[in-house]
Amino acid sequence: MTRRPVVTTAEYGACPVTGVLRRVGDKWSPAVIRLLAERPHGFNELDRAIEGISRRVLTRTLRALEAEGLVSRTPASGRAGRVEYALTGVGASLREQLAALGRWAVEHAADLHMDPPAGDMMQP
Amino acid sequence: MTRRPVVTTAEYGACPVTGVLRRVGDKWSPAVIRLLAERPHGFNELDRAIEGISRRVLTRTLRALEAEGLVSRTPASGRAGRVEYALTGVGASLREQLAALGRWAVEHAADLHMDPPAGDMMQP
DNA sequence: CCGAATCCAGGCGGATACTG
DNA sequence: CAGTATCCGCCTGGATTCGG
Repeated sequence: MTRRPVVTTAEYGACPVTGVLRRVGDKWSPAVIRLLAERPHGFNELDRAIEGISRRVLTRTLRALEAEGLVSRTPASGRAGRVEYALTGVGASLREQLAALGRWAVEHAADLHMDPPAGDMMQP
Repeated sequence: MTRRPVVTTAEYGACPVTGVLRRVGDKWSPAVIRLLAERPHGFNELDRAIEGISRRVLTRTLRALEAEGLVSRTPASGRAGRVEYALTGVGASLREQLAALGRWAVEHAADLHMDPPAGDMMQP
């Protein structure tokens, strides 16, 4: 009986920053969000665009983003078997925040012991 | 020989957002950063303030933040065995960004399927 | 007071193959 | 086209114990 060894969502809720960071701070969510910010994408379209991701992980990432309300999943009305992923309103809003964070990261790259990025992805 | 199964820092560097999120998006970094933003803290002081963290993880978190240049570690000149952790310039700068993200999270809490936080930690 | 050492569980991410 | 089904390694985070 170790009191409460697990950290619940409510506890994360006490620090909103931790909450959102734990949700979109995984390996591929930023890439997905960035792509969907350009325009809606299909599944395999995302799979091809995000080099290195596996379909399994892409599925999980999309499902998670969908559950959080950041991404919408709509089986296209035209062709059968076609699904379209897009950012929701909140998703687009969050993308702005992440872009701001990206700008900050680029500015302070030198102080951060992070390699200066060869190409900038978040500045369209 | 699976090509390069690991994602290097340089690859993350292609997306600055992913880079910074992967670094401060771990379980406890936001809490540490927030506390150090108030004032410098000692080790056990942090340990006591952050309910639920283990000393081992606190150590690792601090070392990581230190390696990234966000936190400074200075053995205090007064008492022996006393160490003081504080935010660096970049650390304080990042904290502002995270605070902004926190404000965003609180604003859009309803749309995010995140529990509305009972208390707000990031708004002093 | 500030850690390091050891051990351990769970989850994330990945490789591969198969399906409607 | 859009996923599922297995299987697996690694890394994060936690419990506990020991030391300067």
